[in-house]
Amino acid sequence: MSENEIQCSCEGCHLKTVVYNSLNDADILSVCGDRRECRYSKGDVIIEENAEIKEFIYLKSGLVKIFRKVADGREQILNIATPMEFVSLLSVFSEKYYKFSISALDETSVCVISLDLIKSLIISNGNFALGLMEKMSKNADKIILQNLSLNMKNLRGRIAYILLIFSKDIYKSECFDLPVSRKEIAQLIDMTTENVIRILSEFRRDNIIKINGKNIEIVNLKVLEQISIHG
Amino acid sequence: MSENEIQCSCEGCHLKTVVYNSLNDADILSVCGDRRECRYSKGDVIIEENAEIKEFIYLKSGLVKIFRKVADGREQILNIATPMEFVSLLSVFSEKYYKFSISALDETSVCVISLDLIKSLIISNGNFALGLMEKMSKNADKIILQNLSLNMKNLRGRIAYILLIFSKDIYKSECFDLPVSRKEIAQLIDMTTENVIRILSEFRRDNIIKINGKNIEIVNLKVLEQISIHG
DNA sequence: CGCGGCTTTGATGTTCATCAAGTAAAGTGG
DNA sequence: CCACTTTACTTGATGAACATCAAAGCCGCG
Repeated sequence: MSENEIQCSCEGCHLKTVVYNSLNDADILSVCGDRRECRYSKGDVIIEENAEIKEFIYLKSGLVKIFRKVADGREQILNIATPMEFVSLLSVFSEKYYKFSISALDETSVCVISLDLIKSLIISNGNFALGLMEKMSKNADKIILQNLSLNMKNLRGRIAYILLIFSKDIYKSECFDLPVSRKEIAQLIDMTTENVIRILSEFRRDNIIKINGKNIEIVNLKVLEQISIHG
Repeated sequence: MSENEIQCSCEGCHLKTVVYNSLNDADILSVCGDRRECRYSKGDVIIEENAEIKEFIYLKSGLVKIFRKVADGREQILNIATPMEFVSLLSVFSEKYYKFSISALDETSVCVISLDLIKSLIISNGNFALGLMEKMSKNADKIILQNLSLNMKNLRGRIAYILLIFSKDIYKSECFDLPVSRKEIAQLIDMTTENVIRILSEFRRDNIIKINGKNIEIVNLKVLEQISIHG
């Protein structure tokens, strides 16, 4: 777990453009004074399940997976979070300990702010509170809807769906490197590793995608979208 | 949609004991003045998908299902909400229109408060904001965890799981009347109506439960819990 | 009374997980 | 740097789990 702290000003930070818009200069200064920035490499654990929730974590850049451990060492991935997301937004205000783990899928830097400071800002600054609630609401909605959507699809539909998320939401390109292994895709969309591979191979055979190791190129977007909807 | 308004004082209301604890007398008075109480009968629609979000809704008593419509008239149920829950807590701060519908599974009464008033309370009263965020966080966590748990279970495990939720969380008794049809159970735990019935019959045959129409009695709790965990 | 929705059971076929076996890639220690 | 081990990837064969189809009884409601 390589964890290097870096000093930087909050001036150009994305944070300001998200919820921190509602903070005045004094508030920003206190956040700025309190916060640390941490960098992680692919594979590093950022948050460990069952650890005490003491801090509020914001994803500045990179990519992370949010997951939980289930029986016999297996893992269930519930979301892949992209920059500008408050990754610890799930249990953070209701629980004492994390219910999920978070680890880096890529070079990732996060901002860490003490939860007490955030709570005092919520109490003293209503607009900040409202902005944060909006974020929480969006975040939860997205995860819940994604889950519901996946549940009603067959395996081909799920693979198509997740490829489209990588393409449209995460990389905004029809050609991208998968940030996860086949096994992790399986853990994310609830199927076996073998079937992930099998169906990717099918899609390649049918000239819907090109595969080169981790690299995926979507050749026939229309068909992929059809499969995503209609299995 | 039978919707009768009733006047009542907020004095003995559950609301106070949940988040409204943090409200002072003046705030309570303004909530009290603004709010309406509505009653619904089994089957009544309380919130319609795609309707504009203008109000904040709190479930005082009864039972409701939160669901969404998918292709060819099918429905997917994402949660059954019990009293003391803010049923509109999902999209309410992030979206302009509801993404889900809510309908009564039983005689139900809800409190309706204008969203603007709630927002102004959030802004003016930090502790209220914090309390509400706690509620939102718990609510989302519960739905997400329930979904993840269901996903990894086989059909027998899912039926056992949902029976235990009815027994422990909702009715707090080992004998209860199902508030939903077999079909709705299927929509809630993602399987077919036929298999819901088949597995309930299996459980009866194995003396794990007794069935009498909608009435269920859990005879062998231990075994049901085992099935819920290990399929 | 009859119609439509809910419930139930059985038979059948499809989808998917599991098992097995092999190749490729990537990390590890001498 | 190379042998060695481990982990990721891939394909095929098999069987189990599950959805679908079909048919019939039941119940409430107009």
